[in-house]
Amino acid sequence: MEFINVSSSSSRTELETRGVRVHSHSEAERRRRQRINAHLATLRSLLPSASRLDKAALLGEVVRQVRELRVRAEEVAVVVPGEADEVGVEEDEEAARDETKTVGGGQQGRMVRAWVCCEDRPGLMSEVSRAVRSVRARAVRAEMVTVGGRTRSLLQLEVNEAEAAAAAERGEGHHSKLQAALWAVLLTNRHGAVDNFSKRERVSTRFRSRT
Amino acid sequence: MEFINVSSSSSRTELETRGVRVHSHSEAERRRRQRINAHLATLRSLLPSASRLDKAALLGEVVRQVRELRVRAEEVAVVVPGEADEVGVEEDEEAARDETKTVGGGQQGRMVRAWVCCEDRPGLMSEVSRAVRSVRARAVRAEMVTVGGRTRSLLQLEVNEAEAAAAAERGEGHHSKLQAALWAVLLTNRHGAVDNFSKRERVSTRFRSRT
DNA sequence: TTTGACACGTGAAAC
DNA sequence: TGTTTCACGTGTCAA
Repeated sequence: MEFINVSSSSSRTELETRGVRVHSHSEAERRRRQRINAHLATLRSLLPSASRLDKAALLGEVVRQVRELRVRAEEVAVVVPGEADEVGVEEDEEAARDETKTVGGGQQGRMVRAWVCCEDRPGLMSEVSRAVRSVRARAVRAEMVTVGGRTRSLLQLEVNEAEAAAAAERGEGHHSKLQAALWAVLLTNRHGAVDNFSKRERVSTRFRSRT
Repeated sequence: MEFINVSSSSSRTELETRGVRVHSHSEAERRRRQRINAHLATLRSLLPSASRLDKAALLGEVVRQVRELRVRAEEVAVVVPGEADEVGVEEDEEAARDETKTVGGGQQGRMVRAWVCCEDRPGLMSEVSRAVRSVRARAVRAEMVTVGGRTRSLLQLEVNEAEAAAAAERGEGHHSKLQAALWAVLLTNRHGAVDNFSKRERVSTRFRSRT
């Protein structure tokens, strides 16, 4: 099937110039299309499940996968120790409510959630434990994750109400003392026993890649 | 710019019929386009970084994200305890090689990698430890991950060479005895202290969603 | 035959 | 301005 260009409204007088321009235009569009399709092909190869699928269906599958991977990675980021050293302290309203509800009064003190993320080392937990005791807090629950030499510890603490009030009167925040104590743990012996742990790190990497 | 169809090879005689066909065709194509573009828009909204981007560039970004999330999820799947109970034992050639290389002989026994994935419970590790000792093995290294009440333990063990040989003579595999002992740990007290742990699981979920 | 998917060239609009 | 991106209608091939 052929077409004849009948349009006479062209403001361009020289036919050759126009011919070149049109050619360039169509070619540019062609390049654009092939860029898009290249990425589409990459996605096809990336999703083994969605090979030999409609272009639209492929994109739908991509959407599905991105959503799924996104939530999974999000859950993980929360739970797995990261590369950066980190200390956090915040009140745990929900746990405090549960506690007061089950027992009846506010006598047990405020509930606090604290976490530490750093390089693992022998004795780390006892140091953290000492830091907790140093602010007259008691660990109600603890959760630890250690991966490849990095540790994240999550502590649910009950702090002495009187102690917290006294700290508040002295102008200190409820949590700043605990936070400082935990930072002190992190900054202590940061380069201690490095040899042991560099070796452990290697082994751990092996584990990860082969299991 | 307009076109006149000069081709006379059309087998269609009735112009009206052809007209509706053409119209239906273009409309179908339009629907197809809008299906694709809808998914593209979804991807745009899904990737906050790639808003207001070229269509091709958007797809490029999608490819990048999928690759990144894919490897992250893969790493995670290896390391985070899954929902299914699991026991594994296999020889660790690399560790064995390192060990023999650093010390010089094969006198330390074979290196074995064992792992257990199950519901966490008090005393679990000592039971695992007892299982390890029951096959005359010694834990050289251990890595634990506990998330939301599920635990995965990874043990690098040194098994007594003589013991392994004796087991082999009795027709037992090197690892089957250890594997059985670990399964026994998993199957013991499976429903013990459930109340404590259902509560713990709830708290853990809270942690995960709010930290 | 019809229906759907794809690539193409083009006009228009966005800088 | 011209370069680039997008939507559109169309031809074509395949089921």
